[in-house]
Amino acid sequence: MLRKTNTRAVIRMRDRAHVFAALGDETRLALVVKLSDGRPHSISRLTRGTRLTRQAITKHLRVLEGAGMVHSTRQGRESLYEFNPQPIIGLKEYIDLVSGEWDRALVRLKNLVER
Amino acid sequence: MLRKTNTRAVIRMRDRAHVFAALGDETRLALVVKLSDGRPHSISRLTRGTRLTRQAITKHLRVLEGAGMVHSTRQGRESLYEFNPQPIIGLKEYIDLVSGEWDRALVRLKNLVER
DNA sequence: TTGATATGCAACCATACAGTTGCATTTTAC
DNA sequence: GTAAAATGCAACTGTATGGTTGCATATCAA
Repeated sequence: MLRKTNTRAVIRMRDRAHVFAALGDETRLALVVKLSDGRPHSISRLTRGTRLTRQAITKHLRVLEGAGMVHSTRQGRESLYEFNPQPIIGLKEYIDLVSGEWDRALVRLKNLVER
Repeated sequence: MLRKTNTRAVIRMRDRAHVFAALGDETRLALVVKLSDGRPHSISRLTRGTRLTRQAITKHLRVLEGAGMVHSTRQGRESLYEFNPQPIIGLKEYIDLVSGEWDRALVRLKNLVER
């Protein structure tokens, strides 16, 4: 029973690390912002405005997909990627755990510093 | 002026990617949890209970330090690492931006699914 | 002062990652 | 039916990353 809980916690940790890692890249951060309008975007559309190759963007999208943050469906000749915020929202749990009591202290500090 | 704002946003993006990337590793996630008690820990202390080398842990700590999440000071023969939650808290901003309106929808969904 | 403890530095290795290029395949629209 | 558009697959490159080992150095305590 202790073992079970432990295992589950480890698994959750691994998933979290996976999601954090997927967000650990500027290009992907930008992609997520674009996708966060909730509408499906094709690869070429997501490539436009970037100075990267379509292939590079494709790879990034697959990383995001591997972390469960987007989901793709083929529609005719194009691949549509759609945003799934659940994994990101799941990170809040960790952040809260870790920032914990510091939160309030920091707010006070912020108020103090920012005039 | 548009340029200035833009540049600042990009810089912030880079920093965020940096912090996210630093959290994109199970070992470092665990280290941050340990350090989040707010007290300084030596390297060997942080290595205890791990199956990694002290050197590996040292490297991870330096990654965290590079992202501004910890800060080290030499105290006698040991290096003490202390937690700084600010960068992590800064991530909330991005998460909120990106999860945005989904939040409420998700809460409803959660209530629906979880009995 | 001498051994144990705590750390730092450097070299090395294997693998993962970001990105590109080239070519093939499928759709669409005219 | 043919050209343009959208994608997929594979191979290749350079660099970063996670980890180890070996050795040197500093500090503490008896």
